[in-house]
Amino acid sequence: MFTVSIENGESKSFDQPLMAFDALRELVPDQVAKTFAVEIDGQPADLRKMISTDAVLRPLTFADDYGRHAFHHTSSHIMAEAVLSLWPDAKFAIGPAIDQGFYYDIDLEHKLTEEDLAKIEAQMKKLIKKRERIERFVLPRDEARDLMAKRDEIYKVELIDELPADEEISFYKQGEFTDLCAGPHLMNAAPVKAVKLLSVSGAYWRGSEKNKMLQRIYGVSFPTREELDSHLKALEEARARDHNKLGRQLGYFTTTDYIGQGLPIMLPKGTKVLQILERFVEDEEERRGYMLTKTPLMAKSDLYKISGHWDHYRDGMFVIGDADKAEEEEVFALRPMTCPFQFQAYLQKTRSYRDLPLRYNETSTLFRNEASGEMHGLIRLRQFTISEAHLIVRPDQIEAEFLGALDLAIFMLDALGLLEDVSYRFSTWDPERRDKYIGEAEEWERVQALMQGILDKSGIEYETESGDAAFYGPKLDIQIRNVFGKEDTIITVQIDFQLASRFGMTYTDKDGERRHPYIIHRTSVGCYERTLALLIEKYAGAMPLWLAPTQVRVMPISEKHVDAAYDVKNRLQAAGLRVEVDARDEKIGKKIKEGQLEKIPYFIILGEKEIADGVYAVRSRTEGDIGQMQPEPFIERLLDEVKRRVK
RNA sequence: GCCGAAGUGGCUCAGGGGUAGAGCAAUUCACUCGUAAUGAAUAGGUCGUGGGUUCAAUUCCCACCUUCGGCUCCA
Repeated sequence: MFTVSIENGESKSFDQPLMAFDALRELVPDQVAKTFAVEIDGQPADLRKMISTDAVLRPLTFADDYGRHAFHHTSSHIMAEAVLSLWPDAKFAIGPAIDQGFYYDIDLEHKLTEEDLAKIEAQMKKLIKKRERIERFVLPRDEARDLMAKRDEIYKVELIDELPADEEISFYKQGEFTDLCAGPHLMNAAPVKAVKLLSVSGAYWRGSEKNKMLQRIYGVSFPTREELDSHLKALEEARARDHNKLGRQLGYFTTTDYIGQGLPIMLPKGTKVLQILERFVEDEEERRGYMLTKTPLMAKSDLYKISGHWDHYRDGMFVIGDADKAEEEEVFALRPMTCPFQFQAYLQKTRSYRDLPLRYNETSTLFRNEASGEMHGLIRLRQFTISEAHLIVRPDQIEAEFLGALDLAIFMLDALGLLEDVSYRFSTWDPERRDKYIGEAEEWERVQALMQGILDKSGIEYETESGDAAFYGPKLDIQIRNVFGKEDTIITVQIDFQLASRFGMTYTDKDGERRHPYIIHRTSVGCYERTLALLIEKYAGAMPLWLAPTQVRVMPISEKHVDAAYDVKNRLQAAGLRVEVDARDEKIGKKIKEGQLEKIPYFIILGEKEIADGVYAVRSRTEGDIGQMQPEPFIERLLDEVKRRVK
């Protein structure tokens, strides 16, 4: 005899073990249709989980991560079943639920097209209508292997072979389709009322470019048609904010076939925003004790050999000349990072422990030879400029300086309005891939433990990602999602315990001993181009006043008012505002329409009345016509808005 | 680099084996205008580049370049 209860609700006693699902049917019959998984004593579980002792249950719905996960996972299986029924030679690799939906990687002779997606969707609908029960069963390893081998599911066999010995090997079966799968799943697919397959693309088996490329189908699914429609609408709206479209439309940047991939031409508007950002960053860093350097954009291979870039990063570098001849003759390479250059500044004289910490910053243009399929708008480039710095510190200063760098990063994100969109990732090394890193294992472990201690102290919530460290040390990466939900690093703070000794960087300690300093590599807004892209998407092109390339546009009503318009421009410009005049021979309605589309924050409409009274008719891009204002209060208002960096 | 899609005037897009079309933008003229598009006229394209097939290619085929969605990689 045991008692099963619902969190804050009914309870009931049972004397036979039963599935969580059956217990829920007894306890909350009206909710089971919307229950996709369950939490048992706080542990998320499949609805088929057997209960045989006292337990507290919480039904999980589409609103819960785990419930949604089960829902998407089942959607993925239904898609696989549909593909198998249409193309019986299909072999299945992995098909997980993801944040926004699900995908399945499939090995299939037939090349899937957009039209095929509609066909698969239609087939899925048919399969869902059957309301077939999804059965879970467990097999011993050899039987599991046989079952998949018999069906020629070579990828599943490989997966089984690599499962840990103590792992339970479970399958889920619906209709003719049986899949190796850890679950969770719905009891049947009926709740999957709305499905949309979004795209088909290539994906390497196990994510390695050495393996075969499979076809990946991405899809989304929802319990109701309405939710799907609003999701698709949101996607549509996201597309309209895409910096790569909007940024070009608004004249921030462009590209040309003649220059090459990943090499954008920043137009005056984009350049203005970059300049504002750079000045803002440099000024703030100066306030925080940084010293600006300006170092060369290229160097002989000798430098990179010391730093380790030649051995660990050469594929990512643009080498000028024949890299293979670097032993006999001078070979140059464009810099992919600034570190070794700023180290040369440090090495220029003998340093005392009293000199540390030294904080070198640089608005630093870098070159990285990204693979040709990698470039994307202003997010991934071959030439870009970052707010880079290297803090040369004593061991006793690491914590304070690391936290200082983090504080600066958070200050910048907050100023730009991006703070709420980021997450933190502690990127550690992968001890299995020693060749990717320099240095000794125990040093890595020691420094990582040190960094983890600092992170825990900092109060930020972070996730740990193994294998993402730099070749010289662990990193804190501040991640941000773009308008399509794709994650990129915006800021990074790294602890380097390797390069100082490689470069012979030392300081004389109190006791007269020469010691190697630690180096903190960090950015404060990260890459400027990427930051611009994220700002365009965040604000849908309508930059906050302090960042707007043009802050005010003066619009004379007719030709007669043009001279007065230029007088207004001069006055505002003298006050420090960025102003332009729309002197075209057009109607005011047209000037306003175009100004609004260009997302200019303020307009001054200037006609007879305003000129006679010496006032401005002010229009804001958000509030519309806000009436007449005296020049002084108007200027005050804008300068205050700039000063406070109103978002 | 790999898988897939695409490239037609400055921009957005239509067309399609027989010498290319719209809207916006540009230029000129008229209007001198009051809070999201005034009207008319003119000009502008070796249909991404290079090969091939064909009597004929912007259209079909191949290669390359560029862009987009993914994979791998990363700021």
